[in-house]
Amino acid sequence: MPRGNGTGPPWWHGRFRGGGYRMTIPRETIVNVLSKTSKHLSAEDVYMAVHKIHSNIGLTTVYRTLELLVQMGLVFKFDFGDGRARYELSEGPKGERHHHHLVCTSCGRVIDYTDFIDEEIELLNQTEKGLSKKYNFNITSHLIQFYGQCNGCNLK
Amino acid sequence: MPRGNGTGPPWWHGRFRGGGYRMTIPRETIVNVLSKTSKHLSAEDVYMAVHKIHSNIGLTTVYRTLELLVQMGLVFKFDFGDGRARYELSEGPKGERHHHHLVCTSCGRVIDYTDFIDEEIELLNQTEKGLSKKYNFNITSHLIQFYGQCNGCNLK
DNA sequence: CTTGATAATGGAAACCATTTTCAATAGGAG
DNA sequence: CTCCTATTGAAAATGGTTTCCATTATCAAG
Ligand SMILES: [Mn+2]
Ligand SMILES: [Mn+2]
Ligand SMILES: [Zn+2]
Ligand SMILES: [Zn+2]
Repeated sequence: MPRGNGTGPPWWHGRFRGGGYRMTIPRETIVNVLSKTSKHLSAEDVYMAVHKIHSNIGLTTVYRTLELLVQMGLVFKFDFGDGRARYELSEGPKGERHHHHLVCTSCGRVIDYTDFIDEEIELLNQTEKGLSKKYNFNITSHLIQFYGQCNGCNLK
Repeated sequence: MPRGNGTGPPWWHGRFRGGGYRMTIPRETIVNVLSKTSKHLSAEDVYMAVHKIHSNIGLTTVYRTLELLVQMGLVFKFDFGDGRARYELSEGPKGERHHHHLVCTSCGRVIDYTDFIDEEIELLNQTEKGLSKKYNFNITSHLIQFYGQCNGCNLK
């Protein structure tokens, strides 16, 4: 029978099952950790958070699961230049959450932004179309990051 | 006396001396290697090319020099997702050669493009201005890469 | 609810690009 | 030409990520 409260299985279960993957405690826990933060976590970060919940989950599994999630398109993997990969849930139940980044080269802070994406999308589409034709290149995604000094690092 | 032929000291000598750095064989050789290619070389690539000319130059020095060149602004350092940094001369005697990249996720090919940069610059400036104000963020540079399948990987 | 095939896991070891160490070398000002 | 010290190169260390492989757990089938 369906549960009395409104708590059905998390929306991402279907994504795993649909892909032919098993639903496991580590996977469940890792996605949960990612879905509860807006930060850009490293594999180690995820491991530590996950470890508080199930101390037996290994770092290897965290790496494997994150890679799987990236493959599935559920997670974005970024390199902000600090020598370790950063991971972030790519979508919620509602859909994609594509965005770009401001990276502070002083303190390493990373700011998500979607504000100016409308104007950007304009040029992006134009550019992608032009480049596709010019180089006969099938564009599937893009990476846009701005570097500089953040609020806190500016004034001082 | 100045040399009889038109071969003065390479234009980048001044950049080193001006920065208070010594002009050495390894540095000379490394910049030469970079200036003779339009490819995106890894440290290992540079090392191998340099090794053919002066077999005594070490990989460590290649890393150190590339880092110095990046610091000096003479070289761009990129991450195309293959686990190693890629380097490329940022300017010639004439000036900057800033550009963006198309990265083939199938074969790893990287295409430079400057063609559509005019339209891009428009939005880029707009976006940078908007973001700067909105987040009080001092933008100094940006990274733009498009991913997809190249010419060769497309048709097949 | 069992069972069984096999997908998934976790600890340890391996990988591998990059960095650090440190004694030897060489650039270039004086 | 000399001397100070920036620079170099070999070897070892680092540190994030992968690989190995024996053990465990998922879940379709009965
Ligand atoms: Mn983000
Ligand atoms: Mn390039
Ligand atoms: Zn900052
Ligand atoms: Zn290709």
